[in-house]
Amino acid sequence: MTPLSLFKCLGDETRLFIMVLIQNQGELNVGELVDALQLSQPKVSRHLSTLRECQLLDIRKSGQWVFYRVHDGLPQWANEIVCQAVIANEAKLPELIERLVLVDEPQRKVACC
Amino acid sequence: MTPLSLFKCLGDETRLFIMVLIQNQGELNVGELVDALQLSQPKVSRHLSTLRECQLLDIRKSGQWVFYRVHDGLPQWANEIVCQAVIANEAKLPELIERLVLVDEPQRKVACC
DNA sequence: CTTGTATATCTGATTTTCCATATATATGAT
DNA sequence: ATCATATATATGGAAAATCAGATATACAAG
Repeated sequence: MTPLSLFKCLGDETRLFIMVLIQNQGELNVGELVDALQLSQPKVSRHLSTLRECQLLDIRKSGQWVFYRVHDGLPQWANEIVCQAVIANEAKLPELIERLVLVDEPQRKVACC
Repeated sequence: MTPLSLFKCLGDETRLFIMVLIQNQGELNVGELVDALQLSQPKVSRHLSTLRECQLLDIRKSGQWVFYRVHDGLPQWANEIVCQAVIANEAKLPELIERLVLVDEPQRKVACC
């Protein structure tokens, strides 16, 4: 993961919102993101896999679901930038969260900041 | 300037290096950037104008030169992100600075961080 | 007219999106 | 257990949109 690849990832509206939502919520599965962002499932899935490729996200499989979370081992500068992205998008968060319908998942990681 | 447009700008190698160099040096003109980055003048010029359009950079004209600097009124989150971009690229800075030949400009703004 | 900077046009490459379909896991009936 | 089906997620391939780069040229200041 390089600064350039991080900026490329966040330079797409869909991926930026995905990151903001996940960073804010801790852990979300594909369907939850589809509902919150009101985008097609293949589209969300594609962008999630891009974010995973550049090591911004990591997954945890649980039953029929795949939960995405921010990758543990992010360099500090990357973490800093992702956090600032959340801060800068604070205005748009409520609207997204409003549409969020969480499935029942006892082991869900919760937001940390 | 939105978070998205900032990330789009920094998601291009040329523009990222331009920002890193200018943030580090304070103020540079087009020719200086062309030398340091070893890129064609039209290429550098076009990316500079992109960075100016999204309000990341501002200019000061002095004689035959146009000096670019980081825009004064950057939102705090944007400043934070640009600074992290510099930190994350610290390894590449020396090589770029080495090729930098500054013209004589008494009123040049100097680096601040 | 010379030096420094900006833009226009064309071209090629990369990226995004959509649709259909594939896989994987879970559930229910027999 | 087996088969069929439902739900969740991923992927292949083609069309569409976007973007970057090269060259030539235009503009601006001295």
